[in-house]
Amino acid sequence: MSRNSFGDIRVFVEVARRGGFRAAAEHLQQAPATVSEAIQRFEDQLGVRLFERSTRSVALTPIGEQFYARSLPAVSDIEGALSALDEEKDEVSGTLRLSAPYSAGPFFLDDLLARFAIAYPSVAIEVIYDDRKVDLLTSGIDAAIRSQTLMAPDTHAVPVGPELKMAIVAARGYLDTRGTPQHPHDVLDHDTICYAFGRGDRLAPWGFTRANGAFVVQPKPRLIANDMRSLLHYAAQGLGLAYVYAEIAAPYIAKNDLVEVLGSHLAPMPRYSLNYQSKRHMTRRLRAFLDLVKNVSYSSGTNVS
Amino acid sequence: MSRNSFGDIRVFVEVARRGGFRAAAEHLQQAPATVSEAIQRFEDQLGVRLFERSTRSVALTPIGEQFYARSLPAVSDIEGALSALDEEKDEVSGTLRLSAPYSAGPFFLDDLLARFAIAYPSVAIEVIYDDRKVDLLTSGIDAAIRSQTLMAPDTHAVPVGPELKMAIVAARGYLDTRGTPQHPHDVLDHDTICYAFGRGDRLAPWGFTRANGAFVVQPKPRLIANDMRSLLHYAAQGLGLAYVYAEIAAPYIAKNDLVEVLGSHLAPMPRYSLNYQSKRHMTRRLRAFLDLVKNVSYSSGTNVS
DNA sequence: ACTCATTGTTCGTTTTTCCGATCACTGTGT
DNA sequence: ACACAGTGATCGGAAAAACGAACAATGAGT
Repeated sequence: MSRNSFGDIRVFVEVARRGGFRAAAEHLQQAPATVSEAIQRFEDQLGVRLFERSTRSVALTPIGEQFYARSLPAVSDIEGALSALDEEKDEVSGTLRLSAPYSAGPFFLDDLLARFAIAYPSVAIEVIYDDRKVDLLTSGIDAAIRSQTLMAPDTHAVPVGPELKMAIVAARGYLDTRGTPQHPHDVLDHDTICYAFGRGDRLAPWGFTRANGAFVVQPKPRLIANDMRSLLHYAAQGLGLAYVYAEIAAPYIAKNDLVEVLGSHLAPMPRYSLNYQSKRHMTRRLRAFLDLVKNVSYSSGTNVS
Repeated sequence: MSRNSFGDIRVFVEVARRGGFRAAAEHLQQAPATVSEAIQRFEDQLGVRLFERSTRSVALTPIGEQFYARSLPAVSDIEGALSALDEEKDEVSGTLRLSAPYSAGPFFLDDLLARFAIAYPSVAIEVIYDDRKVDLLTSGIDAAIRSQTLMAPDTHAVPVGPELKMAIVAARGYLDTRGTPQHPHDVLDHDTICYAFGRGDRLAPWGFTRANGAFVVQPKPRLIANDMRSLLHYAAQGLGLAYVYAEIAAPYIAKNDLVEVLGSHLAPMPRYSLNYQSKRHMTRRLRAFLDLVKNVSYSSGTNVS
């Protein structure tokens, strides 16, 4: 296929539709010479005459008639798709206002909002990082991300953010020396390697589950880092227990470089809730964001560094 | 709309379909840089991001998903139309062999065959000008144009060539001097202005009709020309009776520059018959020619010069 | 018959697109 | 942790397309 068959087909259809080169050129906002030359190149490349023409008129050949009949609906559909795109683009604009906990940003929300911003260049985004309760009715906030679903009138929630399994791992040598923890609180008696958010001012708590619910334990760490691969490295060197994403620990475990402990006691990282009011007339930007949230797939092994 | 939106849509659909720029480029037989730059220009022009991409992967944005869903069927249809065109072009080939009377060529057949040749560049055309009876079964002729329908087994006929009304006209002054002819044979007693085919070696007979059929009269002309407008000019100068197409005489009659005589006696120019055998497996080229013949409209005021 | 407005076409110049080579980045495999 | 294969992007030069101006031809109107 030549450089621009699709463009040529559009020109062809317009000439056939309007019965002349100059009328088509006007509609296409091109020079008449451009249309004439484009059709000539197209016919040469196809090895077929689509139009017969004299110095004052133009008509489709029989084969041109057939091609026109097949092309016109498709060209019309593409024109419709372009119009719909234009309408969609124009209507998704304004400012999207979100409230979210501090931890959500580096965890997944920054990436999510970057994707939304790319997809909808006409939308401005405001994120207020705040852990307090928010009243969606009066606050001017479009949606609030929290660890829990908000219980408020007309408020709906959808899960947002990745779901991650966690693991506690240690080197075999370390366990031989210090013993294997049997219960969650045992970790307090061990050297621990913890993940630190940002510049180390906030530590990730270790989440566990038991019959009557979930709870967290916050060990005093021997080592911290804001990159889970570093945590794995330290653990493999026998420096303690590390609380990390199960997915990135898996290769080490498979190689017996690390051993998982307390596996059945660990709670998966809970997904956040995106809480919003289900108004009759929801803004296009909020609806677009909800669509993105519902359909997004988080890349496996999300990097929270 | 930009210079090449349709071409860009085709590129866009291919990238989405194949999940990457390089794979799409390979299919489109373009350079990866070409695809990358085309998508960037397209997104800039639309004011919309269709893809999000990192240095190693690419995915549709939500708005890109919608646009893709709408565009893909249309792009597929256009690809199908192009394929069908290619097949049609390739299958209409070989040699079309016609037999026709001498008079048909300059009258309409030359123009008709020129249009067919333009529409189907891969078909060779052989015309044998011959007035004799032809046997379509044994002669190797695809179709025979004759004044009459051939009565032969499995032979069909369709009308071909324009249908034209004729008129005999003269200046009022001429008629005042020489009298108005009352019967067709009276024209033999008049100065006549006749149409000559080609270089004047063949004259057009004057056709009449009466109760028991049609007949022709061939006057000895005082003036001849191979352009009917010349014939009209001479008649208007009072030089005799002219036998011409009614359509081009009409303006002169309307202005009383010329007067029509023997109007009710004139036979319309009969349409020719295109005779062909209705075989089970008709060649594509013959079928294409029949399609052209059936659908062609002859330009009004056909110039037989 | 003649004039004129309008058509499609041509061609030299300008503008835009395509491409090869290279780069920066990333995910996979070891 | 590191090397490497493969990705999308960049950029200067080459190639192709678009255009303005002018031309030849034609049909309508007088």
